[in-house]
Amino acid sequence: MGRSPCCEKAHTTKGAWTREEDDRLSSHVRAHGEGRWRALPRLAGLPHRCGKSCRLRWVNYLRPDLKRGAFSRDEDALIVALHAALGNRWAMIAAKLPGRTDNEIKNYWNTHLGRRLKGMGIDPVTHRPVVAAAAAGVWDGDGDAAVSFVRTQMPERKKAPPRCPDLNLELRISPPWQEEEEMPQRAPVKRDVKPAKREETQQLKPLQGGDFLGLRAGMLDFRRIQMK
DNA sequence: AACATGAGCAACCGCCTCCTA
DNA sequence: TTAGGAGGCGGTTGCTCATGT
Repeated sequence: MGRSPCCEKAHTTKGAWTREEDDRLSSHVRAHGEGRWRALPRLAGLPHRCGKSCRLRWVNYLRPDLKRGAFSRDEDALIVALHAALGNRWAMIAAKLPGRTDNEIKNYWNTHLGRRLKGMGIDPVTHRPVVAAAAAGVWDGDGDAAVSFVRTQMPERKKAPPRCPDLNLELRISPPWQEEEEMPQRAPVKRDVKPAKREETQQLKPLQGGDFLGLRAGMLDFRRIQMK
């Protein structure tokens, strides 16, 4: 089936949004609600913006219920658990984190959590220890009740191929002699003021498996996962 | 001070799915 | 039943800025 282009590319503006564009988009959506994105640019007085671009801007940045700022440890743990169960289905993961967007979570995963798991010797794709540990028998491959719970409660994507058939969230694989450290709270992210990158990086020193997931502190409580 | 490098994130691209006529 | 439109989603890109040399 032929696909018509979303927008007339030659006449669309790309790149960063201006304050004025944001204001127009916000007031339009507030007045008329979400939806009809293709018609929105014309109706909202943004004739040079693509409808998809407007939707993305609203969903990822302008929506009033967005929770901006650093992810909490609870959120970290939940993201990891949901990713283990659902894979890269960011929208479904985002649906379980009020105020967070799929794009935000995806970015956070790619820049923080995935790297942190790697640092712990865990493959961020399969959520399994890297080969050496698995071969050494550290990994038992048993399923995890929490993951099973999430998987059974979430609707299956129709064409999604089966992935990670033997998930396990018991990630406490770090050596027991590691010092426990209190993870410092990240400062809230302010628009226009980027956080100090190195400071951020220093905070990303690998945490212990169970601690990272919040299992030790009982933070990963799947009763709190509100199902639709 | 100037340049190089890398991290973070907003935004784009193109495919997929759903809905409707 | 099916073609086409519209919205949604995940992968990727590229810009900005902090930090290191």
